[in-house]
Amino acid sequence: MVHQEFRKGPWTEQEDLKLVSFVGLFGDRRWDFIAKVSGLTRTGKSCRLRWVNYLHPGLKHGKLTPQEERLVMELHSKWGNRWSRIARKLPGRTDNEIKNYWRTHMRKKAQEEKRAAASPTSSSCQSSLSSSNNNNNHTVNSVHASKKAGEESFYDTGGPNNNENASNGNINVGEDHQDGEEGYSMDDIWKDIGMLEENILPSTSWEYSSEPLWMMDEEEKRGPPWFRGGGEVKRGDNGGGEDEEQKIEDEVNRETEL
DNA sequence: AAAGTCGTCAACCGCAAGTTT
DNA sequence: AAAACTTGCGGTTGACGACTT
Repeated sequence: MVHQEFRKGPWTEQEDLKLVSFVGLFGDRRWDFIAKVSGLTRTGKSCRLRWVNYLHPGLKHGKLTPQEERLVMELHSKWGNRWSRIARKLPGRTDNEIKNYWRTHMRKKAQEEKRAAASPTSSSCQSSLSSSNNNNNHTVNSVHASKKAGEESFYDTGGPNNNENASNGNINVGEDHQDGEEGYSMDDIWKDIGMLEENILPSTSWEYSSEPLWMMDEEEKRGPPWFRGGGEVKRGDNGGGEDEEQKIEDEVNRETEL
């Protein structure tokens, strides 16, 4: 009955940390539950997305390599906009990433074609394959590539660490960001998590699938995913009654305070 | 130096599918 | 068999930095 207000917009480092540690605890399923017990005022959906697209270990960040680009072309011509399917064939890449890439790519291509049509002197027989070459040039040379793929920008979700160059401070959606906290790299985060896990992870070995997401093809065949990782939590039954949930929550609260 | 435009990426939304009860 | 719930997918949007004029 209590209508909870959910936060939207860019994630802060603190939220990321929290999410990562709770996924470490409970696995990368049951997102509503995780959202709830973690105290994140985010929807489960939002948590899942953040995890899948950004926090999952093994994700590659940065520009697609020429090989990957070619593969995307190929697979897209085969499967169309089945982004998640395509993504599974590209280790470390997410559907969102590929989707974004494709969109950019297509827009660029459309513009080029428009231009080509406008100026008939240029040959218009650019196949999609040859345009992939174009595109390689574009992406490889892209100034953005060096910047975005750079380690320091790896974490630039608009969080506090970017406040400096964000001339207008309105990115700062989070009221709870650490003031004066310097940019937190993912390395730092994972280090922290590692320490956290060493201390608080119960032996229940909840595994967030440290296997990359693109392994899901195989996982899918293995039956209901929430049986993976040794936990015997069933969907819809959050691992026990509310008592247990409360217990877990309490415990977690205690641990994360450390 | 300032303003405008472009490119990229993260995140949200709505819907569909799968699973459990 | 059906309702309820969770997860996953694809489309879309908004914000921000880089580049251009």
